[in-house]
Amino acid sequence: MESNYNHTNHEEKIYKLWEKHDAFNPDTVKKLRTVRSKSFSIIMPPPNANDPLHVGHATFVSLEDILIRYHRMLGDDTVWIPGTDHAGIETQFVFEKKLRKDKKSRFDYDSNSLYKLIWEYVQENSGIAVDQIKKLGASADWSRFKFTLDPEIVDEVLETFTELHNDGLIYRDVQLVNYCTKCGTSYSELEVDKVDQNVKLYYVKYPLASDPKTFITIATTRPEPIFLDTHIAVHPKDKKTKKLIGKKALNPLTGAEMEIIADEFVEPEFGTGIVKLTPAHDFNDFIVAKKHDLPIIQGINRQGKIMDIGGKYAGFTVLQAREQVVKDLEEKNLIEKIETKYNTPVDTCYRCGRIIEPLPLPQFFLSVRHTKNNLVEQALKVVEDQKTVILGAGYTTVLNHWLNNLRDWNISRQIVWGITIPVWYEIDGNEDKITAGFLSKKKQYINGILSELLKEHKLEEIIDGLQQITAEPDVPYILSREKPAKSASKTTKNWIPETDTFDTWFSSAQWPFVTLKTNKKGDFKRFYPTSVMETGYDILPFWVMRMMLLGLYKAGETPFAHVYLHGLVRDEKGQKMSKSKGNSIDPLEVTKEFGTDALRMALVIRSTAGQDKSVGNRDFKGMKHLTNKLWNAARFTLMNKERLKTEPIASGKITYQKGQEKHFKKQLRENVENITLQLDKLNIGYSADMLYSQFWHWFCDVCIEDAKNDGLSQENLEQGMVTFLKLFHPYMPFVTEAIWQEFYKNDIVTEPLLITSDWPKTTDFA
RNA sequence: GAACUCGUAGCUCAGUUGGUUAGAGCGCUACAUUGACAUUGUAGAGGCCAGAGGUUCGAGUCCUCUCGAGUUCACCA
Repeated sequence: MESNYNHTNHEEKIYKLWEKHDAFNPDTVKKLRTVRSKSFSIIMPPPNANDPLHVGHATFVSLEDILIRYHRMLGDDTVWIPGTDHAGIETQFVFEKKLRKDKKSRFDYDSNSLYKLIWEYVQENSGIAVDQIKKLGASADWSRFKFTLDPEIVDEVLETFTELHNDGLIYRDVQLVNYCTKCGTSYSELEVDKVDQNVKLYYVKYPLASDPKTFITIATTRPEPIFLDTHIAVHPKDKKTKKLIGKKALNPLTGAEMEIIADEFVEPEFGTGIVKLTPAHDFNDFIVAKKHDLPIIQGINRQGKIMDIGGKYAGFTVLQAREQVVKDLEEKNLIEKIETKYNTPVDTCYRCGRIIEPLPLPQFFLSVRHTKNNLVEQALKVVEDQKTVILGAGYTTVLNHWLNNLRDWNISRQIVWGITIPVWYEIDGNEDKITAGFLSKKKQYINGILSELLKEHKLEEIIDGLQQITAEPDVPYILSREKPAKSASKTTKNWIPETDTFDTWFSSAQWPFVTLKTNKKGDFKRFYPTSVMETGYDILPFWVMRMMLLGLYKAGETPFAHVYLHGLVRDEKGQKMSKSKGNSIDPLEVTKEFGTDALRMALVIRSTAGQDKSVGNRDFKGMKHLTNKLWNAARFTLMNKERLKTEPIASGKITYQKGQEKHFKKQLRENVENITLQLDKLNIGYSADMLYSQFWHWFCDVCIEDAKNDGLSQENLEQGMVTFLKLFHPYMPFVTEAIWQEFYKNDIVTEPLLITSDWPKTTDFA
């Protein structure tokens, strides 16, 4: 053995050795060692297919690989299923950026062509993530690899959609949705960031209809859609405004009469205690409008511009319109005052930072509290009954909070990169209720109501060049992936397909069961529910919670017994890593310089679930020293063996005693017990810490020193070293396996591979 | 406004159901060393475990409050 461990000489070779033996595949492992029927399974959180890895990926790979390797060695039927995610909005966003560089936009393509382009783009990069995960030592079963857009996965996802729809849990309705006019899609509540901003609060005077010289004043941050407003609200019990209820005021822009109604949502203390209602563009107003059956009139379109209904303001952007409206009101002397330092959280797009425009859109929603199948209730129960245990400081409470406040999930996205919602709308008789945008044969973008479009264009031409359609909620549709057969309906012969795709999370939420169902026969029964879901705490509501909802729906059982939430990786000073700060760590650079084992151990040692962890070069360096320490302890074991051949124990110098052996074995056993216990409890960081100090400060500093003076027998030395190799293997797989191969050559061990060897048992130290 | 988390050595963090002199890595000081390893060893300095109460035979660990830091959710026209 070389006197120092050089990771570059070993890592690739060792990974190939494991792959040669197919040691990651549970079906092969059964042939390599004894395996019990008890299973252990982890579904890998699929990284974006086209993204290079960051240090967060290295964290999850390390933690999950530790558990997987440990359980494989225990003899559990162990599988780790890898995959990648198409990451709808993220990927399309990146791709559109690329298009812009070429001076193009998504509107230059019909949906199908754009989808194909993105597909090719993702294919180009799809190998990167996988290669990098392998470099990190992941012992995942690559023969079971899945991509979220694999045909068999898509089949399953669509099947779930159909079932949900048939059970009434999916419905189509016009709701106010969070719409980003720049990204051109709606979002769920989770994709919206609240950002504190200083905005202006305008106090607008409304004349009373009965006495136009008397005014009531209403405070608003959004004067621009006033022309749409038909109603005003006050709190029913507010003494100041009670007398207004039932009276009428005049719209300061249009002069139309507006009824004043009462609703408890009004906060008497805020502003003047009087609110104008703009149901089509404000979430609260929308709810109130539904309750009181008020008209919901849209005045802002998906481009963020005022629609024709806005008369003189038509075509203005929201901000332009605001300016103009305020100017007009000022001219009429209807602005009482403008408060300029009003600080309020504004909804912004998590992706581009634009202000979110609430728009009424017909969308598909998943009912999370359906009377016949209340998914939220089931999820809460699973947590309460500890069928799913959340590890990570306080996150059980957080999850419960999310569940208790969850709204129906908007699963429609107006983007191309994803799974198209399998719906076709009936055309005949509904031509006026469907709008479509498409690229004509002459590659011109044409947009309008279908009845008009069909006068100039054939339906085939429209469908061929289709970019987006919107059908009113009462347009009948059927679920179908392909164009429905003519016999599918009595009322129509012509169909037009939905262009919206599913929220990426809708397919990710099904990941545990779709990966198992579409893999080898019996996998679902064998590995579901999975043992541990390991992921970052930041995607608890996005992913973990939703996997529980759909897992419970589809499989009737929680998808995972434990959720291990890891924290963020921070830099040496404990600061968040970011590209702009330039303090982010490229895991592959670390791997090159210090070795994969060092990276893994540094990320894991003394980490705690749910708690952020700060790492830097000082940690990588320290852990690189550990790999060398292991290597050299092993080297000593071999050299000592040689020494004893020429320098027999019978030299008379022996201080070795029976009592010492007993003590040694007892300590070794205790180490095994402690580390095993901590691993079983998923205290991974603590177990790593214990292992480190026991190995370095007990085994190396005490036992090896004893062995030098013949105070410890070679037999015990070897047993100790072999035991520590096994204990270390999940954490630092490369150096331990490399040493194991040396030991195998030198007849210290008999099993050819460490990865499939037996975890130490208490009975080994009798 | 609410919830959650954290406050332990110079820095970054562990501390398993409360149990003897509180630990690690990095840093620091002194010394050692040609035979596993300088990617080392030995010894050492450095902590009223944020503060105040309480429970207990016993509290870094459990409870209450205060102060400080962070994260998230909700804040409404």
